[in-house]
Amino acid sequence: MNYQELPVEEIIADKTSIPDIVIGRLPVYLRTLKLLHGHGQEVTSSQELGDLLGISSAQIRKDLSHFGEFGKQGTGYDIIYLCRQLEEILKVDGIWPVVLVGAGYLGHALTSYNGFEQRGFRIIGVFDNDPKKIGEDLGHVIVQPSSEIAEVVQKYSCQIAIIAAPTDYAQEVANTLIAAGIQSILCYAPITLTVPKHIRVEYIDPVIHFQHMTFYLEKKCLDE
Amino acid sequence: MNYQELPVEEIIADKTSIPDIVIGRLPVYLRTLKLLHGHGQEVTSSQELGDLLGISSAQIRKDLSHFGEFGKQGTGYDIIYLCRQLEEILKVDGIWPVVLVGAGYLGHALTSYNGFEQRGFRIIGVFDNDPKKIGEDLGHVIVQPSSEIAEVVQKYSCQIAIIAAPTDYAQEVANTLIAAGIQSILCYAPITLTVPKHIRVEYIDPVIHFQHMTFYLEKKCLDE
DNA sequence: ATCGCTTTGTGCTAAAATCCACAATTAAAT
DNA sequence: ATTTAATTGTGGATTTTAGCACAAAGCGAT
Repeated sequence: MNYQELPVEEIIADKTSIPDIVIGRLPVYLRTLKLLHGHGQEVTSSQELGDLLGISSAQIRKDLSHFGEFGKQGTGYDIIYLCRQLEEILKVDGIWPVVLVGAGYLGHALTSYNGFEQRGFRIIGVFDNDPKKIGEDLGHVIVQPSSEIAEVVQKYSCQIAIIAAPTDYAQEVANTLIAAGIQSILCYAPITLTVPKHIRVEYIDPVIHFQHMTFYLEKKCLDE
Repeated sequence: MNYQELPVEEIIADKTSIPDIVIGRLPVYLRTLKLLHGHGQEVTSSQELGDLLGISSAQIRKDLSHFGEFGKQGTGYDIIYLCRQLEEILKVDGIWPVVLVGAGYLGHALTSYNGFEQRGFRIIGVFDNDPKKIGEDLGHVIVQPSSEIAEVVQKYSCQIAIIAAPTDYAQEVANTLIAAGIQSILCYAPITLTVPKHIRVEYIDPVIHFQHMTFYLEKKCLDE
């Protein structure tokens, strides 16, 4: 087999052979490269990228080496070329449909955010169970009842969902999404979901970050 | 020195001797313990906790062992007692004041979120530069101009800030916050901030999670 | 009192992640 | 053409993290 002629996704023989922690850094590299590109810069180095990100240049080079040789000795990396390669590796050279469950303040914020599309994602459906919210127009989508999740997920072959529902409903929502065919969930509810092991769940909970920070702070609270 | 008589924070001889990754898991343990407590459960085990979180029981025991012996052989852990201990270790047994910069959709969602207080945090000031937003009443706080950040931070001895401002202003906002005395920043802008090394920054960017997920998905995008 | 089951805390082993350091290569300057 | 400086990709050492497995201890049943 001639690897040179295959697209990046075919070169990666075995996804599981690449550490997940490496995959997790690639989006950060991509984000930073796009920022540099936006500033008009055309070339960068592992050293510069590392300085910007607070990590070692060796780590960046080794991470990239899992996927190919993208740089040029003495010069560094062509930003546009490396962006394209990373986008292909991460499969974000297209637009992925995403469904969102929960049309509260957070759901509104997510729906209004206009930074998704340029990075590969579009919210194509918003669902809620509250009759007061159903029918509400959020710009380019209208809130639908949760009972229609399966239909929309299947219509768009959607694999990604966001849970922005109250904690008490999060597990139930996850079950519904998984039954509908969703493969990956980004969960904003402060709870660890129980899911089959082929389903990937990532979590966003600001309080987890705060509580991590306070360990290192000198204690000075209110109320005491 | 008799360690038995000292509060937890004094027992931890050297914060840097405990891996940061361990500290990062404690808030997740705490969150889960509180969930079990909410269900009326009084005792749990490292096994049960590990199953709920998808990690090994040994890891949980070893993590906790950095701080003391909180369990009882044959029985497990008293949930209330372990919660208290974790809260003390993480210093979230009081309320920390937090300032928020950015009163857009995200800022509104954060301000309206009522899950902060019971986990140790309170947004005591919201700032924005947009004259249209200044003066807006967000329930228990009113949007103030960014020029007042320093005054409020100092008045409350506030050490924690959230940046929910547009990407283009995030670095500038961070500089202002740090100059005002902020020690830890939770940044929602999709950018890596440049800060002095004694300042801790954590990031929340949903797209980073999405792009991490898509690596493992079968590619089926819109538009193609 | 003893047995059988459970669970902790931990010494040690294994695995994973990070980092050093250098040959090879490129580009620019002289 | 040669020198100098920069930068990559990577073998291998080092450091960090996770996991195994077991003695010690607690509890409940008989």
